[in-house]
Amino acid sequence: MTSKDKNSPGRDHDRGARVESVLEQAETLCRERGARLTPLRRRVLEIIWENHAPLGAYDVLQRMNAEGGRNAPPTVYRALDFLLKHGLIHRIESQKAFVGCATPGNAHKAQFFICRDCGTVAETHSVEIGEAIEASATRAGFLVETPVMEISGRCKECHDDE
Amino acid sequence: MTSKDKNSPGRDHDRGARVESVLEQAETLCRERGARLTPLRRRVLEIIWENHAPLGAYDVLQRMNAEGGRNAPPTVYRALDFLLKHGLIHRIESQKAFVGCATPGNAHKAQFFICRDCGTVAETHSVEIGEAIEASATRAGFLVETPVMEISGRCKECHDDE
DNA sequence: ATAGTAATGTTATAATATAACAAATAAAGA
DNA sequence: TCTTTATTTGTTATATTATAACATTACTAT
Repeated sequence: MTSKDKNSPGRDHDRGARVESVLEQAETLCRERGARLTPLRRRVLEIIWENHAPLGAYDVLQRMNAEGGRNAPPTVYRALDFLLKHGLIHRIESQKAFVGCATPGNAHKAQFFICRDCGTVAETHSVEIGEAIEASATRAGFLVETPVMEISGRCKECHDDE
Repeated sequence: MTSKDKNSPGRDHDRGARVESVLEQAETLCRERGARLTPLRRRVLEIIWENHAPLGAYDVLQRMNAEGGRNAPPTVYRALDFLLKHGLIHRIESQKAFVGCATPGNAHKAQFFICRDCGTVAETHSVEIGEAIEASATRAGFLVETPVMEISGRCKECHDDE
């Protein structure tokens, strides 16, 4: 390792502020849609965004109950379902974990670049990838609905760190 | 529905023969590598190929024990691990299930087109998709290792069936 | 033959996820 | 406002997926 620890605040100094802005955006989005971002759901979204890497449902649960709560799994899963339905979070299938959506409100087909070292996920919306998938699909007469694109590897920082 | 039921033999009349050929290929491949395709592992591979759609680990277990076996989960998971390691099967992350590899022996980055209706999985190896991902990754300084590409939607047959 | 390695058997349990129903709370109409 | 209805949350139990740990068996190579 060179100068900074992986996962250190140095790599994401303004998380607090960013989380606040994300939550406000979520509030607005839900208000517009007549969806209720209740304190519970809001807290789950906050917990997910507070972490630099995807969080499992039971990790979320632990964090909720760390503050003295007595929540059970269904409570968390229901909140996660709500957030998924409204595109505020994504589920990373290959990790059984959840991550905040970088561009909520846009129905989009995203790719996730997941660093196997520091765990950080970068969300992209490459037209090129989308088109390549569509081309492949069309050739086979396949109708694309829900692409899961999760590219595991090493991010710039962790790769450079060698 | 028009003429044939989904999942009917009509759509895959020669599965028996195909499975046989796949198993022979697997035998050869393992022999070349000095890996042991034991009866148990061979049987798991066979069970997976016998099904038209991906099978969960416990589905495999059930089929093994249907014949009077008394196998426990670790037995199946170990066989699955072996088959994964040698590229004879793939794990479909979005379904927690396993499917036979269409081109065993080739270290390859594959895409899976999964029909949400009949469950059938088509494996492709699109250079175009691969390059699009590499391009995206390179732009971000990301080093691709293990892409998970699972495109859910509807296959030609099921889409036509409407 | 036998020592070493690999594979399988066995029991228990961890980790992830959902079903089902009860209670509380918010929203919408009288 | 009151009250009815729908939504959300609480709670208990359980389903589903996956692995740890250690014993036993069966191969492999001397």
